[in-house]
Amino acid sequence: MKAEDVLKRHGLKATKSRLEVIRVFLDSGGPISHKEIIENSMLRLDRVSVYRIVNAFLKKEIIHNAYSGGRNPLFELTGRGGANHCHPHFSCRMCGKTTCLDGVAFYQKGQLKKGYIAERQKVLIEGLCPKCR
Amino acid sequence: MKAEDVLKRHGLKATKSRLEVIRVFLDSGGPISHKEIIENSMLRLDRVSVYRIVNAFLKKEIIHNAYSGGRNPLFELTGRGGANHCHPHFSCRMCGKTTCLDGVAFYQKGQLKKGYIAERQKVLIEGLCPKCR
DNA sequence: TTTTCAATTGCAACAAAGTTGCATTTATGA
DNA sequence: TCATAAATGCAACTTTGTTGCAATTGAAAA
Ligand SMILES: [Mn+2]
Ligand SMILES: [Mn+2]
Ligand SMILES: [Zn+2]
Ligand SMILES: [Zn+2]
Repeated sequence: MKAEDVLKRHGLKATKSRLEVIRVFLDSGGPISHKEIIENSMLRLDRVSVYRIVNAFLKKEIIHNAYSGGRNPLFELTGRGGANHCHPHFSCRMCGKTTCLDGVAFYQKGQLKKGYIAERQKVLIEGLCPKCR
Repeated sequence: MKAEDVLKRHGLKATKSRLEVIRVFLDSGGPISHKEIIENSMLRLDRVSVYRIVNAFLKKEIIHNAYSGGRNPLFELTGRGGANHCHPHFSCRMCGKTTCLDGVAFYQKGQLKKGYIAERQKVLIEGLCPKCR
């Protein structure tokens, strides 16, 4: 499906900026930060607009927070290549790079105390990537 | 073991500020932020000093980042009540409160690509707490 | 196509979070 | 007690994120 249609289907205007942000996401090999969106964009995007675009996309679940474990949030397209919002990530403690992992780590019901409702889980494996080992 | 000895064993001076930060951690029911350390302290702690104390404790692994999923990092004592740095947490999407979960979630070796070395994992369950459901 | 108008953007100003340099204070061991 | 390295507090700064508002623009109606 075309990016323009994705936006329209969510009631968002298909602006140049938004289409470019989606292009940057599609182009990226993993979760990216606000700053990386700006740096990898061909358009000159205002910082504030990027924050607003990211927030709009989050609300519609076009993207989701990948929970990097680092100081800045990382985002990725939801549903891309089977990427739901519950897949695990790997973060290298040397180079700081975060990548997607295949498969689904499962939540164990037995661990939750009574009264709590689990809706989703975030799993992060920390360690060393092939380059840094 | 006394807090003073813990500090000295790591080669850190047992200052009033550091002992107070440890007291705040022991007093807390779960992972806490920089701001919460300051707010729950009986002493008047400078913001900068708290950042430096937290960083020193992190380096010595006296505390660790609990991977809250929220915008600010949360920290907790390492090894407290069997709390190693690999236990899962629960975060309520309504009230934002983060609590520790019992048990250990397992990392599945099969998911890691060749060349990657896993050292630890962070697991966060998101949902609703008993108060907010 | 042209007009219209709410949605979106960019800018300025602000707020919150985190860092750095340096002078002063303090814990520790001699 | 004294000397000294480590730690603290303060000021200034950077980075990250938010808000108000005027100008622009996409989309739908005329
Ligand atoms: Mn991913
Ligand atoms: Mn915990
Ligand atoms: Zn690496
Ligand atoms: Zn709650």
